[in-house]
Amino acid sequence: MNQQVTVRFAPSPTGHLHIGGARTALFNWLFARHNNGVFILRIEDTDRSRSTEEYISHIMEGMSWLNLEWDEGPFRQTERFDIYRDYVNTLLNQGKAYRCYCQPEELERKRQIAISLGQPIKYDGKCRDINMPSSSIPAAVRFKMPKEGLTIVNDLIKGQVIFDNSQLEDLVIMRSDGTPTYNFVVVADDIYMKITHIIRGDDHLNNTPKQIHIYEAFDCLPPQFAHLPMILGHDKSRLSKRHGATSVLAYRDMGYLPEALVNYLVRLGWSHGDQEIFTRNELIELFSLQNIGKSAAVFNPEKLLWLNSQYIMDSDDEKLAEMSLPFLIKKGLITQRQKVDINWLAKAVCLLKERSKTLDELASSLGYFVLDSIKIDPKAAEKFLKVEGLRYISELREALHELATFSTAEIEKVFSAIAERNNVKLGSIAQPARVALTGGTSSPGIFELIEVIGRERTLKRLDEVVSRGIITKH
RNA sequence: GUCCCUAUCGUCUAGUCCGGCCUAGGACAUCGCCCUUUCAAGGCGGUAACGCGGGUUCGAAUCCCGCUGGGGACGCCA
Repeated sequence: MNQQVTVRFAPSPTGHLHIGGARTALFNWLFARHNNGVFILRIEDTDRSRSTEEYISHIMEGMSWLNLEWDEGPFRQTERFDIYRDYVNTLLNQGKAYRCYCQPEELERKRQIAISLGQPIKYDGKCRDINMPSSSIPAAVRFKMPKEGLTIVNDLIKGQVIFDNSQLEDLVIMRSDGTPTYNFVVVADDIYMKITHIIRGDDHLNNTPKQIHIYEAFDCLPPQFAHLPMILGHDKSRLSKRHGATSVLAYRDMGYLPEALVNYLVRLGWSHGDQEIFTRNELIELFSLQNIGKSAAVFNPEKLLWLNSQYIMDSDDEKLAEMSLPFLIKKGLITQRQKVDINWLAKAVCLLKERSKTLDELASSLGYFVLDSIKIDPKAAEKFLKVEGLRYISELREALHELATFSTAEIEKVFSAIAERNNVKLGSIAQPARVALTGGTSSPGIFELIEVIGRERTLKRLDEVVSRGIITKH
């Protein structure tokens, strides 16, 4: 039996695609690609009250942004309710499931009593053997779990895990309103879609023995299971909103590159020796379930930020320039309609990219390239735009004005000449110039900077500073 | 409470299966130095870990048992 590897990512649309979900999706995707298999997207929306269309599109948008393209789907479970109902009836007819007339309040009361007595919290099986005839009273349907014996899960990551069947309860597979529940539809769909490997968070490990019995009820062989360790927050609790941005799209909006997030996520739990940075193709080639660790990992934003800076440094200038456009607009540094010369912007990006950890940061620095007039940091002006500095700037202005070839090399010569003439260090001229041109005290190399800003804008900014300096003196 | 998973630097991890090559390697962060017109980037170096207790063995991070810590699950949620 040489079945094609088929995996699925099955989020429930009750929230955004978060970091943990994205990693589950990523590992499924990698496993599929590595094995030339099929990656299915399935929306688990059986809980109609909590599922929304908006979340469905957010999830798909997040996956698309990360370039985790799915081969089939999205399938929605709400579209398949009739099929599930037939399945439930089959089990009912075979005596593998039964109607339960217990009321939620009653069950809740029993649960509370069990907790207070320190007893296992488990359905007592009240309706299991009383064989109620079907009636018009709404009833939930429960699956008959074996009462004794062991269920063994051979997990591809965790190894052999043994469960005592006495721990298993008769779970509800169909609510009294006729809608099916998670543990049942997962199995039904995984059978129907011929899923060969279930790769999911290890919070589902305890569901696995229950699901195995449902497979058996349908006379089906369960697929292979691989339970991924969880991602934790800095305080080692489950990653949540409290830990900052957990939505994948929030990272996009903060200026992260999808490749960087993917690279970060894959190293959370998976490793290949000492290698930290992987191309997409390397990941596909090298990925294996065997190299996934067993223990939970703490999400570390600093390392993600570092990876992002690495990816930015390695990115093509023009591509980065294009990508920074939305950030420039968002920051109000350019207008929606403004035409920006991408080739020119790319030159600025080239100077900035090894100093920017995010696209957002890059766009901020791009400000002093694209803006007509800049704001000058008062502290910087205080320090560098005093009499001396302004005098050098005037000299610089004249020399740059006269300069025949406006190139980095020639600009450097201008600076050297002024420094020599005044018998001061290069920094004495470079810092005032930097403040005048960028508004602050840190920037790329001053010569390259001037070349890219261009003669016209450079002269204008130097003039502004000089005239302002004279005014403040009075 | 019951069940399940898990345990190497602050964090991600290599090493664990098949004990000696581990005076435990890499990366992020951090500290110092170098480079330098600023800020970065880069280079070099430092601090920093096998949770604890018992075994087994000539020898244990690695195998076994217990403890402790952490996480998860126990819904007519998924």
